[in-house]
Amino acid sequence: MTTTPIQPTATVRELIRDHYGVLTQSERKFAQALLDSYPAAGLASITIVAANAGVSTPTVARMVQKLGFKGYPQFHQALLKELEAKVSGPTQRRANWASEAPATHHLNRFAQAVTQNLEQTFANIDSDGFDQAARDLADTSGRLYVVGGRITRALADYAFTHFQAVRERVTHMTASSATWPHYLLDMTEGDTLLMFDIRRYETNLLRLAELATARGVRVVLITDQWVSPIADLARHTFNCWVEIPSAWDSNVSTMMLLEALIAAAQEERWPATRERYERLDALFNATRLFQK
Amino acid sequence: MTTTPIQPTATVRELIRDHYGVLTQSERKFAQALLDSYPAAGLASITIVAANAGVSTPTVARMVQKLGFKGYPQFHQALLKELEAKVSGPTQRRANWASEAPATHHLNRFAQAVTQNLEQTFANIDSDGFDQAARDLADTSGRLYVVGGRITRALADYAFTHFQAVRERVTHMTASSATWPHYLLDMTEGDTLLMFDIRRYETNLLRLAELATARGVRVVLITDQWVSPIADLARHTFNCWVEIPSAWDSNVSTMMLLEALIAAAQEERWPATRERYERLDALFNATRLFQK
DNA sequence: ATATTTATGTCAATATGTTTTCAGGGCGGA
DNA sequence: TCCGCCCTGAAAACATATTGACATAAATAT
Repeated sequence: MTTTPIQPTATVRELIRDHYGVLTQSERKFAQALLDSYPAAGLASITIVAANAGVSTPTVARMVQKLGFKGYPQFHQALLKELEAKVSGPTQRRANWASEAPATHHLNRFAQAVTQNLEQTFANIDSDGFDQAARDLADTSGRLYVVGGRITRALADYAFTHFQAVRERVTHMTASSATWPHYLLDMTEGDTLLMFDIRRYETNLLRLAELATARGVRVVLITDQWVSPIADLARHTFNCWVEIPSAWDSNVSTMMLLEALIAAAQEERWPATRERYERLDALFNATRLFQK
Repeated sequence: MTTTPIQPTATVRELIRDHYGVLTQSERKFAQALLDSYPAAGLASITIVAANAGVSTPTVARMVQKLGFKGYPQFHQALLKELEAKVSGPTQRRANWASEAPATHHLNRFAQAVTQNLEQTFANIDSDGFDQAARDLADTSGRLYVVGGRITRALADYAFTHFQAVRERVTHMTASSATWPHYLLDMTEGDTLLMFDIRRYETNLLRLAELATARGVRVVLITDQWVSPIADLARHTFNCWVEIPSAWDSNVSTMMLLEALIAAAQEERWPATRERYERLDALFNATRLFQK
């Protein structure tokens, strides 16, 4: 009997090596097959795994017990855990930011939540869709309208300020929905509407999206992880993870996505934008002279 | 109406995103749970996985069929394949943001810059100063004024919206400096002024800071890594790292810091804030009734 | 307010996966 | 060559996972 006090952290690979001496011929055959394409060869059901290695199921079952597992399911789990750890490795390292604040400080919990949100948000961006959306936002053959909700109004404003520097023909639709019909009146096919809709989703915005798409306007939607109903109408939808330990939702990830889109749109029409920036700068300098 | 010809290479994550519209409420619940700890939350048996997400097994089964899998086992397999591919794929993906975007894609460079900015910003926060600033911002014995510059106006607006929910006596000083004297008129000792000043620093804001501090107002300054001249006058200064690969500065870290401050201020006066939130909510519901 | 549709969970059946039992067979030793 | 041990896989027994049918609950429209 093998009284092998294996550390709980031992990998299956190590377990096999340590127990290789007590394995029988066909058990070794399976062990080799597993090590050959590790850990893929151990991830399916015992039946399949055994067949692939050219041995019988009882052989596998007996072997994993020799390795110290109660049964095949436990062995299977162990392999999965290893695989997972391998993938999630670097992420966890970054979770603890370098700061003198104690780990329990509000700031740390906050930072961790924000990091997660950014990761999730980023992982859910479809890069092709992103590129297309950037192209739509940069397309000056049509107008660009920007609109936000109660909270996201500020983001829409930010978007407006920057897009105005990137391109001409940009309009910020103010939050007061009473004035929206005026804008709608002039919307035509080829125009783009950048919308922000974070929960709690606003009926006004949905109506606006309906009317705009009916007029052939392309909608680019920035929403949260629970997805605004506008998504059904939008040409491009981006989901931002927004949960933080507080009574309201974070817009850090929203901001990141927005800035990424602005940056991409800027790149899209670089020579023109560069010229705009220079002219804008000159104008600011002129204004500054007045103030002095 | 799911005639969605998904490429065979689509990840489960993408499948979820693409089919999110047709998912029901509890299916979404499971989808979120899966995305939350992806792909770990999908690797066990359907029974366990469903229980962890707080839904029934048929819900999960129905969902994976909506995603285009024949049954749960196929879904399970697909997740495994992904995980495997990730491990065996390009060794040590440096960027380690889990995204399908190629490493050279704009998005990846952007994400990396933002991450660095957040780290730097966070590392430079003095947690005691942070706590004090939060207390100042939450102190309702004086008024709270918020002001920003040309670009940061949007952030000031965001701050205003949230602080208004947290406490009473908040004022957003609009960007037009012509109106500032009116506000200055009423500022007294014990008031707090939250200022945003990112390069290029605005002379207007410096003048405002001078006049305000002369009246005994506490200034909380949010600036960039190169530090606005207002810092000399401010009681608390926070530096945000803002450089990204673009012609302008990023405000993602600024946003994070701002939100952290709001969250801390909220905590500072929790019972009162909670009551405010509830009243605000009730008011919104009342408004919503009008719209229907 | 009521009817209809849709979504959800409980339960049962079916299928699949896992373990145990057991008989045949290879191999070394006498 | 024969005996006995242990290895091995077939197949049965068992456990668990998966799916489908149905009833109830929720949402929506009338």
